[in-house]
Amino acid sequence: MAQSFTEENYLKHIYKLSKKSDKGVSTNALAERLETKASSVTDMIKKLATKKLVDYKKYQGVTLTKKGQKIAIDIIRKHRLWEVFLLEHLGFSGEQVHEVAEELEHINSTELVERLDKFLGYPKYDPHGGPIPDSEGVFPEPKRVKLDELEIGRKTKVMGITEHSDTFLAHIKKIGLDLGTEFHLKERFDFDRSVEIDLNGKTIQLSHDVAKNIFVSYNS
Amino acid sequence: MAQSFTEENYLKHIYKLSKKSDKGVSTNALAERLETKASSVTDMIKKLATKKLVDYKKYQGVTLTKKGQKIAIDIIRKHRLWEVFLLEHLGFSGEQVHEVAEELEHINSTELVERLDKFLGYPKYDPHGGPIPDSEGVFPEPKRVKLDELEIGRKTKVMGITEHSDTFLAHIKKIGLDLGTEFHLKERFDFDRSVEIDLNGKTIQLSHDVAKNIFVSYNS
DNA sequence: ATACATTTTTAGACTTATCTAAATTTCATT
DNA sequence: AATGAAATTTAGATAAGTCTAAAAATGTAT
Repeated sequence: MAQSFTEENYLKHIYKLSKKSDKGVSTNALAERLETKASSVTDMIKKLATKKLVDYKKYQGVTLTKKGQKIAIDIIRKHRLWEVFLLEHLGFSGEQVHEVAEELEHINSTELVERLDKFLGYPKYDPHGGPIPDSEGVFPEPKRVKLDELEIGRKTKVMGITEHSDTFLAHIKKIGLDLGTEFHLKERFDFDRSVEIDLNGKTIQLSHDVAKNIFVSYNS
Repeated sequence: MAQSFTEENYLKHIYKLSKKSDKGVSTNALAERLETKASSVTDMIKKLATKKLVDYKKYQGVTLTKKGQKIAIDIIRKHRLWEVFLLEHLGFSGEQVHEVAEELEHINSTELVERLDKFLGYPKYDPHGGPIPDSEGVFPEPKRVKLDELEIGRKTKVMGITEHSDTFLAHIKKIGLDLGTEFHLKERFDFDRSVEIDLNGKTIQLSHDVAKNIFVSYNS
């Protein structure tokens, strides 16, 4: 049973919102996310419920069924694979990527996705650090955290950033924290949660605002 | 003014069908191509006419306006660029390509198309020999040779003749090789350099004296 | 030129996804 | 527990694209 572009978007956003709490996703939250009206959301939820893609009880919010979840994860997989392609191979930068990937994620061809995955070298994370589920819907083990949560003393590597403003990009560029850069975390100061890192022998201070927007990964 | 997926498909097929003759494209022909009903086609044509994308007079068929043609050519550009990508980079083969490209051609992002074009090395032809228009909608110049130098197997088109005697004109007229006629070159016999062509399913022999006086063009 | 067949258009209905406005349910506070 | 506010659902309407069936225009053959 094929889903429409719109249905897929609902499923994807229900999935993402449901990660934020254990309860069902509220109609209003979905409406805001999808930039539509609550009444439209109610209509669509009913439709998805008859298709057994969501569980729904009036006034109680929605949750995805196994079937619905698989579809949602599949869309996330496609989205992130396309992002890797756009950023690493087409040289896209920052903002535009997301918009284009939002469209590409709805192209339905298993063949295409599997070949793209292979072409990209079976990446496990997208350039923002988002984990890419495999074709079974299984996410890779998360051995990555944001720099503001990393254990002191760790040797680590920049895997992505969660802030894409020009000023931020300029800032980390100046510091030298490009994608893939390795460094180690020397200290964290409790009073402002700023951190001190060692990058190729240079000691650098980073504010919490910077640290919280940098994804890093570490081995074992 | 943005077009829907459906509108774009209509424009693309009007473009392709209009290449087959000088007259406007008939409602029935479009309906067959788009696997829909004639009445639906009439409805859509009216809509496209109000958007100034086609010229339409009742019972007279449709033609594209400049605006409509630009959109149609743009879709063909995208389709063929994606085909190059799918075949050359993702290792797709034959049949599946077309189906996937049919979807990808409707992704609307100038940025994406231009970057893809660059990534692919600004190809002028797709793997089937289809010419790829540039971002201005201009098709590459087809290559011209004399028929006695054409590569075996080529699909080609009569572009001119270099002999203008009455007997020669009468001869090619009888064979049916008028200006613009398309055919393909099946074989060339070394002993007398005569050639065998396929013209609308008919197999025809041409002597070297004839072949050397016919200019043909081909893509890629 | 008339009559029949084919093509095209019109009229009215259906589906999907959306909206506004009104009704209903739930929540939070007293 | 009552009540007002917020969230949610219902009812009815709209726009896009499609359909069927019937009407109108065009083309063709004698």
